[in-house]
Amino acid sequence: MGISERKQRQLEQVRSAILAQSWQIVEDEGWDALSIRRIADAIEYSTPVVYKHFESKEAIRSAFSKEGYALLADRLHQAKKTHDRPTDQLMSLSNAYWTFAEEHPKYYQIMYGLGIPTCDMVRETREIMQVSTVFHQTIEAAIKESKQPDADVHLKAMTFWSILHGLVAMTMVSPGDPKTAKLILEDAVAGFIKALAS
Amino acid sequence: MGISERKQRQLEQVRSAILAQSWQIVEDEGWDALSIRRIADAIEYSTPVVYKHFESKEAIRSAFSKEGYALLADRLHQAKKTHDRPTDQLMSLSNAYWTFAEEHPKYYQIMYGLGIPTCDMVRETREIMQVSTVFHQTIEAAIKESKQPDADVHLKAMTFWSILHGLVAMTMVSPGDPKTAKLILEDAVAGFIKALAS
DNA sequence: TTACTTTTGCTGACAGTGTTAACTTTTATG
DNA sequence: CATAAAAGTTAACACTGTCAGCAAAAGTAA
Repeated sequence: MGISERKQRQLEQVRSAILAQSWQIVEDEGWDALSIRRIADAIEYSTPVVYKHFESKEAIRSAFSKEGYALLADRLHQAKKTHDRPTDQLMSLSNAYWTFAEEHPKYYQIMYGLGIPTCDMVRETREIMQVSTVFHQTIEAAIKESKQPDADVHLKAMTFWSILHGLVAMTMVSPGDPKTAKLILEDAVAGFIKALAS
Repeated sequence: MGISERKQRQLEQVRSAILAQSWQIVEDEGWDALSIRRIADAIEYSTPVVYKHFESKEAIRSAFSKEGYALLADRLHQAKKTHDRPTDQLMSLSNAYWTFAEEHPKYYQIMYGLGIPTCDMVRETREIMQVSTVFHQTIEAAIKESKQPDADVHLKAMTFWSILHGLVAMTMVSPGDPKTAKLILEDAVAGFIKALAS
């Protein structure tokens, strides 16, 4: 009796309208400009309708955070494919990471925005894991090929990730020349890879 | 006619009361809990009085950011003194940096909080520079003693800073075991120093 | 078709927020 | 003491997240 299917579809439509309009607001005016009332205005519904789909504003932010991690994971996977040697893959990963942050700063901002209650991040864990796994696997392979195969994978993976994030975050709070920023990134990653391989 | 001096003193008193009470609120309940009305309540004045001393809420945040950078710079200077060899100093600096972030997370959060309009940071530049300078000078000395004295100081200093910040930020958004976090830091910094010295 | 039920959506409110204009009280000076 | 200046207050504007309660529409059963 396809009637409830249609309802389901309409619900989905509203939900994705919320996300679409929210994203427009964020891209145009930044995260601070995003409010439930503005979303409601944009989708031409009243405010409580938004709460039918997202239990809070934080839930909307969380949804975008998940989206961001998924997108980043995808970019990383693609970047990894372009090379076979693990050390080259690491270089490629760092490039993709940087490019992602540069192209989607709004995503990066919620993904790593400080002040997020850590418990709320549980729902995003799946997507974060996808990113984490790419790093772990590549690092693991790199370690196996290196001259010190007993190095701690988790430790090295976190170090790698931290270096990447550190640079992205630094250039976001005090943006200088993007080219020098990328130079710094390459320098840091090269140093890391060298320390890993030798 | 010490009368205007007394007034000046009273003004200063209110100003520091604002800062003191604000800090209490932040330490107790986090940055989100800080509002002009709550500050006014705490200092037992009406809200516009707060605006006599700070032109906006952002100005109060900025003041704490400056304080944070000044405190960090102090800690870094003290840490540097404990060693003579530049490479040892770098290790000491990274330790001090980490300890600062661990002991004063509320400071670190405004200092590096994302989403801050970059123009508002101009007023904090002096204090940021003090931190930046410690890094630059130590790195410069380390480079001079190294086997590649033509390395770019600015680039290496930024790399160093980014590594430190990356790790602090990562453990703040997804806090794991602090001990492993510190291990990661030491691993990363050791790698950096090695790459620099060799 | 009518009566009933469920879903859907809206209005309006509560308790907050940053910020400021206009007013009152206090204080210092001629 | 009157007057001018400084200090401090109230009350408002335009917002915010969130939700209880009500009206309207849609689906179901007789």
